[in-house]
Amino acid sequence: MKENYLDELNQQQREAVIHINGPLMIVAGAGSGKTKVLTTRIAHLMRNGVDAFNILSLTFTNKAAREMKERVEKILGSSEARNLYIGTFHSVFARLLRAEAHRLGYPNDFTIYDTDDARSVIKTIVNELNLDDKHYKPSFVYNRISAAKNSLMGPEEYQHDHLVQQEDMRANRPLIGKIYDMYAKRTFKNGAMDFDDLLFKMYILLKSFPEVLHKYQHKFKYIMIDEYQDTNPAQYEIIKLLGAVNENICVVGDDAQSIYSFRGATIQNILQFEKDYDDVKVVKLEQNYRSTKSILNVANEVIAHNTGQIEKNLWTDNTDGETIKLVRTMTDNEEGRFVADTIAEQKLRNHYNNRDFVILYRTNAQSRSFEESLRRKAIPYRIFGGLSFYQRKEIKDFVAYLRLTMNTRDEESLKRIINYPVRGIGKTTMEKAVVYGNDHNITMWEVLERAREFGFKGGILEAIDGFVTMIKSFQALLNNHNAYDVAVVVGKSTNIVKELFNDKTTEGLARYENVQELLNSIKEFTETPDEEGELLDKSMGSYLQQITLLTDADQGNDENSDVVKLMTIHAAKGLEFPVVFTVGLEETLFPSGMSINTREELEEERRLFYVAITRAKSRLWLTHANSRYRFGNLVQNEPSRFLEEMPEKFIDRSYAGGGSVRNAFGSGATSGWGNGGNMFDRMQRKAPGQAPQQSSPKPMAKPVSSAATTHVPTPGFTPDDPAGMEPGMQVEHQKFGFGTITAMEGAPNNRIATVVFPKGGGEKKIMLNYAKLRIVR
DNA sequence: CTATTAACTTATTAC
DNA sequence: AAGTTAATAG
Repeated sequence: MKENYLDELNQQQREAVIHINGPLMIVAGAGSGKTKVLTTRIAHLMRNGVDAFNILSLTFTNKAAREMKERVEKILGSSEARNLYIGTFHSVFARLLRAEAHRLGYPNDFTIYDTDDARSVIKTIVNELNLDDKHYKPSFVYNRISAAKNSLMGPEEYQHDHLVQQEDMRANRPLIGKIYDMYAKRTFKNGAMDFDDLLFKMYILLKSFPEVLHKYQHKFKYIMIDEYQDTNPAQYEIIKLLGAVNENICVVGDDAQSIYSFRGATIQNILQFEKDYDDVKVVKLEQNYRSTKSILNVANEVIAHNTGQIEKNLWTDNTDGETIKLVRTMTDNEEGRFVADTIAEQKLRNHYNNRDFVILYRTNAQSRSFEESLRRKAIPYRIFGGLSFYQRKEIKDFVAYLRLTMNTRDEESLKRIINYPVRGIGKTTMEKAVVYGNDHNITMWEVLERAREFGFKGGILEAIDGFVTMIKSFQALLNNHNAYDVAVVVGKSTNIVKELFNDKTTEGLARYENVQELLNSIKEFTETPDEEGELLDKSMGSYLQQITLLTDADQGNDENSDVVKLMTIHAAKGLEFPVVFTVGLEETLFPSGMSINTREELEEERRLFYVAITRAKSRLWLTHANSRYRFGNLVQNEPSRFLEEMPEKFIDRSYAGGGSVRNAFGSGATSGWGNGGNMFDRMQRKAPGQAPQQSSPKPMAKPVSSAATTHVPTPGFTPDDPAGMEPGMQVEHQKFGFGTITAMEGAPNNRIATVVFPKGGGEKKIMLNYAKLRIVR
C-alpha cells in the first residue's frame, strides 16, 4: 500500500479523490490527469472500507478498463482490485444480461450481432417485404433503428410517434417502422442482440423486474463513469436507475471532447448533471500535464470558437515547446511521403522511436497513402480500426460455426456457413429453408433438422443431414470441453483449416494465418485466469460473448512494439503521443462534408479537431493536400476552415520538412489548379517507363460471343438425356448452335464433353449435368 | 450447383 | 481503389 498516494495529487485532484459519498462531477480538461484521479479514487474508496465488489466503473474501452485495474492494484498493493466490476457499458451489460437473459425470453448464450450482422438481417427483411434495398438502404435503416433504441424507443412507440413518422415520411421511407418491428422480432427469434440491444434490453430488464433492479442497486453501491460527455439517453437512464438508491455516482468528462453524437450521445447529459441530483459536488481539473504551451494555446483558441461550454481555463506549467507546423502538399500521396520523410528525419534529429509517432485522420480510408510511404521507407507501423480482426471474412466464417453450435437459433450464422466450405447446399435450397421456417414459425435450423419432412431429397438431403450431424457433434463437446478444444475440432471437421492451408495465393496465406491467430487467441483465452475472479468461465459461450465487443484498440498484445501508429481521431480519444501528425485538414474531409449543415455538427467537428490537437505532448504537425483521390478520381479541396482559427504566433507555416518534398505553400495560396497539375503524381502510379495512357477510358469493346448469341434453337428444342452421349455425335446447343462431340471426360455422374461448334466460338467444354444439349444424330 | 466475370456501389466517425 | 452483387458459362 502506498501510504502517500494523496500527496501525488494537486488540490483539485485531491478534492475529487476524497469525495466518497454523494454525486460528484469531475470536469476534466484534456491531459489533466483524469485516469490518475479515477484510479486513485477507487483505491481511496477501498482504503476507506468500500468493498471492491460494490464498485462499478464504466470506461470507454476494454483496454482502459484493464489499465485501470492494474493501476488500482499498484496503489493498493493487493489483488483486491480484481473484484472490481470494470468494463465498457457494452461488455458490462452483456455480462449482466447473460445472467438474466432468460427473464426476457432470450437464451443465456444469446449471440451478439455486430453492425454487419445487423445490416444483413435488415437487408433480408427489406427484401422479404418486397421493398427496394437501394431505397431502403440497410445502413440507413439501421441508423434509424439504432437511434431509436439509443433513445429507448421500441418498435410500437416508433410506429406511433408523430414526429418520427413525419421524419420518415419526409425522407420518403414510411415503412422503416414496420422494418424495425420485424427486425426486433427476427433478432429475438434468432436469439441475438445487436450493440444497441445491450443497452436497450438492459434498461427493459431493470425497468420490468424490480427484484433485478433492487439486486444491482445494492450490488453497485458506487458507480463511476468515464467519458460521460459521450453517453446517450439509454446509458443515462440505466445509470439513473442503478444509482437511484445510493446516489454515489461519479461522472468524469469534458464537454469539449464530446465527439460521439452520431452514436446517440448527447452533450446534455454532462451539461445537466448538476440539475439531476441534489448537492452535486463539482470539481474542475484545469491543469494540463501533457502538452507544451504552444499546443495547449492553439487548442484553447480553436475550441473558443464553439458556443456554450462549461466554463474552464486549461493551463500548463510545461515549456513553450516547438511551434505547430502547418504543411501543405500537392496530393495525398505527397502528404504521405512528407509524413514518412519527416518521421525518418525526426527519429534522427530528436532521437525518437517509432512508437512516439501517431498519424491521425478523419476517415479510415485515408490510411492508404501513409501505409505506402511508410512501407517504402521501411518504417514499421500498425493501423488501428478500420475493419477489425473479427470482421474479416475468414474469421467471421469460422466464428459463425462456433456461434451456431452455441445457439442454433442464430440464422445469420447459419446462412453464412451452410454452404461454406462448399457442400452443395446452394441459394435455392437455402431460400426454401428460410421460407419453410417462416411459414411454420420455426427456426431455419429446425427445418434442416427435419429436412426429409420438408421434402428435401437426394444429394441435397444428404448434404443437409451431414451438416446437421456435424453441428450436433460439436454441440456434444460443449459440456466437457473448453472453447479451444471445441474450436480445434470445428477447424478439423469442417475442413476450413485444410482448405485455407491449400490456398497458396498471398491472400490465401494471410487468411490461413488469421485463422491460426484466431485459434491462438481462443487458446490464450482458455489459459488466462479470469480477471473478474467471479466466474471461471472458459466455455465457448463466454468466449463468444466478449469477442464481438472487442475493438482493435483492445488488441494490445504488441502494446510495447516499436511501431508508428495510424488511427482515426475518434480512436485516439484518451491516448497521448509525443509527436502527432493530424492529416487531411481540408474542407469536405475535415470538417467532413456530411457535418457542415448545422452549427451543432460543425461544432462537433471542431471538438474533434480539439481532441486531435490535445493528443500531442511535444510536437504537432498539421497537413493538408491540394488534391486527393476519391473513388479513384482526383478532387480538389480547400484548406480546412479550422486552420484559420489558430493563433498565428504559435504556427509555423514555412516548415518544409524532411527532404523530398519541394516546398510547402502558405495557406493563402489560391485554389484552382486548372486540371490539377499533378502529372508527376499520376505517372508515379504507372510502371517506370510506361507512358500514362490517357485515352481509351474503357478497356475495349466486348470480344466474341456475338456470333454465339445469334443462334436460334430449332423449334421444339428439347434437351436429351446426357447418358447416351458419346464422342462423334452431332449435337445442338441453345446458344452455340450445332457442333460435334470430340471427347468425353469426368466422373460418370459429372461427365464433361468437349464439343466443337463451328459457328458458336469453336471448342467448348460442356458439363452435361447442367448445359442442355439435343442429340442431332 | 459453382466458378468466373462484368457491373455497380461506395468512404464519416464505432460499441 | 476496393469491395460486393448480378449475370452467365459450363
